[in-house]
Amino acid sequence: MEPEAASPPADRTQFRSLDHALGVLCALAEKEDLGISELARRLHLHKSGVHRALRALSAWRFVEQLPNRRYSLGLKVLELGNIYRLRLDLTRQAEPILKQLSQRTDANSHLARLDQGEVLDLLRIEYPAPLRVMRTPILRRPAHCTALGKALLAHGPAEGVTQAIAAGLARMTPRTITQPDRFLNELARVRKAGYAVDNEEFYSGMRCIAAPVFNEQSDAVAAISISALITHLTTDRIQPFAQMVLEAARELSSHLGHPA
Amino acid sequence: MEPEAASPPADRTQFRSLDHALGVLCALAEKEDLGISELARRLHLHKSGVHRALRALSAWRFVEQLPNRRYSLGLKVLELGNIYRLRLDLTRQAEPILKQLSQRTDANSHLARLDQGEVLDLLRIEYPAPLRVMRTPILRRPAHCTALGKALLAHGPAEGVTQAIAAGLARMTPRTITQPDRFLNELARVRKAGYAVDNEEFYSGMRCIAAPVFNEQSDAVAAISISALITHLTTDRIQPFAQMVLEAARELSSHLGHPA
DNA sequence: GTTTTCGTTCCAGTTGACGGAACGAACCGG
DNA sequence: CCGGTTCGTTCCGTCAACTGGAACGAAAAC
Repeated sequence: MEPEAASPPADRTQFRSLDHALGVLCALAEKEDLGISELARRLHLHKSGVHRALRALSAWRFVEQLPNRRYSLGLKVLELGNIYRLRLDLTRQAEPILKQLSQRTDANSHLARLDQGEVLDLLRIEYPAPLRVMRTPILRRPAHCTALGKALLAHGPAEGVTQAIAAGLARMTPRTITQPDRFLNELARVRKAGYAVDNEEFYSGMRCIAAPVFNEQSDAVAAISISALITHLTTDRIQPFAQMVLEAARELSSHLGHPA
Repeated sequence: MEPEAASPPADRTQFRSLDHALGVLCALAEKEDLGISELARRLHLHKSGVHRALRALSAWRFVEQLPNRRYSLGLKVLELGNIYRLRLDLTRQAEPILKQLSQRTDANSHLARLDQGEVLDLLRIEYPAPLRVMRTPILRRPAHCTALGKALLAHGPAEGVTQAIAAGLARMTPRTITQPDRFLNELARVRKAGYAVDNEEFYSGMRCIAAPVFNEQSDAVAAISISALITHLTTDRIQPFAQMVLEAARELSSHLGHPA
């Protein structure tokens, strides 16, 4: 009962060795502190090939070898990630806005966008305490059962919605919306209200509120959300908090040049 | 007069194709919005090889192709960087401390560590305004002429110092310390004071103050600094601000388990 | 309009990656 | 304390696949 395989995005790039190496790198992103044998098992590769890839990757510091002789992501990925983040206006402008939003609502806040049909966190503010639930934080989630995903799908191109439905609205909790027609109704409601709510649809006990962020061309390039336990983000707080999320999203949109 | 070449960390990893691809990725980190021909020129490779590497890299979303047909870093590097940062206690604990330090001193603050003889920013707080001087921010700097580097070298293993001197104390400004004996004296003074000052030794008009951060085993694993224009970080403010930097560094050290 | 430079594709030669097997070291359970 | 297993690492022959030309249309520069 092994965790099995990493992520073949679209096999056969006709560049085997590079595909293998990038697969190794992504596998180390999914789980840290992995040995060569386990990596080879997950990726269906051979130990020697994985070893050679890791040797090159560690020479460039994309991975580092722990004293356990096991491997983990290296400093280079942090360096490149920081460069990407600082180059992107979106994340730079978003940081103080998210910070304030977290302070006002006493909740975690996120900036995310769609990537390959999933919601990918670009920035996350942990508040009040950086409570560490798990060792490897979840930065990528399904779109159909998260406030962020619903906000983005509702205000994005229709093909994103059809893809999400085609991919199957996987049930995550008893409250996950899994019927296509109910999902379309939900998106219509999100579009009307301007914000989306996730009522324990992804993780039981957790509630989220999200609103889309628009760029100059009025594309929904990202979304802002807050997330908290239902004991804190109670039903009577949904309305006022949603207004704060909307306000934050509007402020960021205007920074990006969104007209009015 | 081309910018010329990227960064061969230690050629001949005996994995040519992977080395080329990683070189391409790092070149895109140094400068964004590069075309295939320019990449090939910088890395002394052939267009077709660079093209193939970019095809695989973009399939995995490590790079993305701009509408200009040029290439840039992709979302995947941000995702991996965020994973690395959230896994590392150091950066998680440091963020609120840096934030407070920036607020108290009205200056930018940094968390950095040594990587391959250079200072590499792990975290940076831009304060008060995220003033954008240049498009691609400098996250990697020489150790010998920065407060962070001197703090880390002074409290780290002696071999780091000899390496720095052997690499040549390159002159960056008129105030850069370039003589080995004077540099050793400076490090001794840093060790004695507990903090390091960079008086326009890296960038004219800029002053920095840094103090080391120790882990459980009392290794100087990182350093905290503030940086500002000399018009703001005036000579009479060095003493009080240094105390605040020291306090921040001590707080982070204790969070890491450093005894007393 | 002309010329250069770009990104992309194709192809043959040969380099260098693949995938076994083998080695010593670390780790396990007894 | 000591077999037995599993680990990370190295070596090597084979042949898949990467390299590095040349060639193409398209875009940009002159």
